[in-house]
Amino acid sequence: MTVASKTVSDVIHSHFGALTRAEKQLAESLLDNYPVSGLGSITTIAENAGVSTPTVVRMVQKLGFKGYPDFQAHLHQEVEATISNPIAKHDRWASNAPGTHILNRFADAIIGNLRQTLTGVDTATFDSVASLLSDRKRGLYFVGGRITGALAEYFFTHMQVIRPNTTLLSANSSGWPQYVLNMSAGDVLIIFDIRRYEQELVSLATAARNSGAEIIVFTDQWASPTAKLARHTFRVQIEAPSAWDSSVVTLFIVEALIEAIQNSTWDETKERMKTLEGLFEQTRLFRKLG
Amino acid sequence: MTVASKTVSDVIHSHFGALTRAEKQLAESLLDNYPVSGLGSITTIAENAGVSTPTVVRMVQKLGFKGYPDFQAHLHQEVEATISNPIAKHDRWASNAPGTHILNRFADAIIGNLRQTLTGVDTATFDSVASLLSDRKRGLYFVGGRITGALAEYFFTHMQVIRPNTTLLSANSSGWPQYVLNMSAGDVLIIFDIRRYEQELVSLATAARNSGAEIIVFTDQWASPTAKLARHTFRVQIEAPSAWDSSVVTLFIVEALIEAIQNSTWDETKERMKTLEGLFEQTRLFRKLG
DNA sequence: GTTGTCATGAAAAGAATTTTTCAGAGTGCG
DNA sequence: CGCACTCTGAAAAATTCTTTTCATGACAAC
Repeated sequence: MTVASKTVSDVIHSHFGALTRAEKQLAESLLDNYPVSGLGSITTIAENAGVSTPTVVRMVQKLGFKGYPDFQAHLHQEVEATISNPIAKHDRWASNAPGTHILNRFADAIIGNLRQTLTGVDTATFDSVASLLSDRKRGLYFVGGRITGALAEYFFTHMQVIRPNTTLLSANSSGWPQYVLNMSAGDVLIIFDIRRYEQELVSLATAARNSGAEIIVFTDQWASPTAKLARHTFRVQIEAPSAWDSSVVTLFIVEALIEAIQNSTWDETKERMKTLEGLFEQTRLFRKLG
Repeated sequence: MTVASKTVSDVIHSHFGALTRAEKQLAESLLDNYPVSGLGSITTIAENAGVSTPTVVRMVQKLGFKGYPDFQAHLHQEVEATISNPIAKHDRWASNAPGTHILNRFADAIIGNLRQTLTGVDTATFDSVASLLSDRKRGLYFVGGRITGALAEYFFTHMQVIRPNTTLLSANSSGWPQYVLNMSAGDVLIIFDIRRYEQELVSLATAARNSGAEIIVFTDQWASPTAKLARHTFRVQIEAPSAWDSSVVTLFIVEALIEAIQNSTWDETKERMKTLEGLFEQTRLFRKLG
């Protein structure tokens, strides 16, 4: 079939001479702003071209398509080909590693996760969260699940250096009520929860909200139930060629946030880091003396 | 109207938490290969997502559109905008955010780190480490510094599920000698140490080696002093557009190792995971009864 | 002037799509 | 365990789209 390899645009051009007045008018309209102009219904494009719908049907059949739906299907394929990323395949990573080695398969997956996650993250959300966590009047509370606890700890460790008034909730949920007791309105609870979601976190989030705390959730593409209670949610792609989920992209977001927060309050942070350096030095001396 | 300025993708993301299971499934399907996946009829996209057409209608209305045709009209506009603007399609992940936004600068840096690290990592080294850590006769000890402690914990948490005989060293170095006391020849000490290197880790590594332990080090491109004592070393690129170093690529290597190890002993691991599931279930029951 | 051919669109018929209704399945909660 | 609730898709109803039919008008040939 002639249509198979050629683009719709090509087909129109090659048949242009054989078209009647109204059909030429329609063809012009289609080629103008091609291929988007052909996305609508037959009624729409007929109106846009100032012709009747039977003219459209007659023309697409004359061009070799089975009918208007067939014509449109071809157009959709072309749009897809135009849009879908030309950078589809990146060059191989480790030159000395076979393409099937776990390192390379993992790298493929992670890059894909990163790309998909970033298209999904709203920069406005990111900026809001950054400024929320920069506000030193708000207390910060970090909590994670069995696996994600390490991420919560990582985030906490950095924030503890950058600003005061930060708390890491213990892994054991039995101690959580006491933390909630101390939360004031405006405090922020940062929750890490990826599948399989932990039921206790929902209770914690509910209680925290009742205390007037804002909630920020890092979760996966399927969204933890705690996300429904959250002010802001980061949905991260976590799938890897592994029996385990990947936390790499989540850590990426965390690190970017750390930088954004630190940057917005650099003057104060600088002082704190200096002081901290001094404290480390003293500790070392204590040990030597002791 | 809220929909006016935001993209359909944004709208989906911002409503994602409020979506039900089938709707999330549909949203995923739409966002996958967005926006082309939404060009067809309601029947088509419902089939592709594996949901019913009423679900599609309900979701688009929930998103704030008047109906499916309205939803699709917005999508068409976006396709048009994407196609007629060649810069927009250049890099999809950047299209959502200005090129200078911290998220994009971070992404660039991380991809660069990943590429550089992978060209530097020998797959033979990787495989040796994986088989070393798969050996259940060897005890495993994990330790990290102030910042990298979270990475050590992350690695440990996974390995603890996969195999017995794993230990996480406390953050406090004063307890370390007792761990060394328990090490036997052939045990493996996994050290995370990136700048600024912690002096105590060298003492620990030396003592461990004297006990006949093998040492594996995760460090940065400048190499921690403990690397000299190590059997295998992973030198990871850690530079980010930040005042802090990035642990993303280190975590990447850790996760790839976890998968490699788990894979090599899958039969045994499977049993352990089943048992673990059962234990979790019991814990839940205990709580309910208690 | 008549006749035949062709192009065109109005309108009807036919075929789909979209929306609504409704009942069953599942879930949470007391 | 039972109740209330929400979610979900099958099926019907409503709507819109696509195709066909057909009448009209333009134009060329005789």
